Amino acid sequence: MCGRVIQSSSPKLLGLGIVGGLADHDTLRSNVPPRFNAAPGQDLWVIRRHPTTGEHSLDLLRWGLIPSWCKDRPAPPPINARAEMVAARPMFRHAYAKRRCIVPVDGFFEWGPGQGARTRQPYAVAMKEGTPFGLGAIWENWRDPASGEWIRTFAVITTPANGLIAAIHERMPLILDPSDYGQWLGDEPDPRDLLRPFPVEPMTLWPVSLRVNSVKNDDPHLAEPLTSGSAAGKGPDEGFP
DNA sequence: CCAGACGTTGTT
DNA sequence: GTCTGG
DNA sequence: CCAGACGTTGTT
DNA sequence: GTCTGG
Repeated sequence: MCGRVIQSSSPKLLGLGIVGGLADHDTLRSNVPPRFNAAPGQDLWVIRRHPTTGEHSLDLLRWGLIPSWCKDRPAPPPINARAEMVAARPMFRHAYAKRRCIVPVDGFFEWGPGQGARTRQPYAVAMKEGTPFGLGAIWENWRDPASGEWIRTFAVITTPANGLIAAIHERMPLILDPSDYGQWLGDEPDPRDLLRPFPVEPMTLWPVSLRVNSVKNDDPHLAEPLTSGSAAGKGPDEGFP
């Protein structure tokens, strides 16, 4: 599954590096700090395509999907939607048909078994080259009856784990091939060809400190292995550029 | 018909 | 155990 | 996803 | 909104 992500690159790189043709509006310059350990319930950068103009936009949406028909805020809202079911479930299918989006990330975290019987060990997952990549997601617009405020939310689609991640976990987020970004954001109502695990070869994974367990500790050290050369001397990071 | 759920994950 | 907050 | 709280009363 | 269970 996917319950924590890294968005440490600049919004401009996250947007333009992932998909071209972004609308050059204020969100690209807004002063949002990098996120090294972003959690559900928080506002993250999401790329969407305007249905009529075709312009791409990069905006902050809240992680945790609230369907528009919800009377009250669900607790907790779904943060993931299974690729095998997203086109069929009443809760997801309209968003899947009409409101697909991309979450641009530098990496994400998965938890595997730890040393103790009931312990878990976090791992960071990223591209070997350290480049940002895009997660397939769906989004919704919801009006909070308490405040009258419109809230935009999203959920990350999950697939079975590929060979790399299967060693620690059964599921992984849907990672889109860059050549498929256009189709994913486009008008094709059911791009189910894209709902498959990403190939192992460009990816890498390494155990990280338990510091990652605390979302308050959203510190740059967690991203150091993503920067070329900085993994030296970090022990289990051997093999990472 | 109305009422109530609508999701995923991990763990036991 | 279960819910909330990040 | 994990971490941390989980409560009431009366008084300012 | 739409589906399921009673």
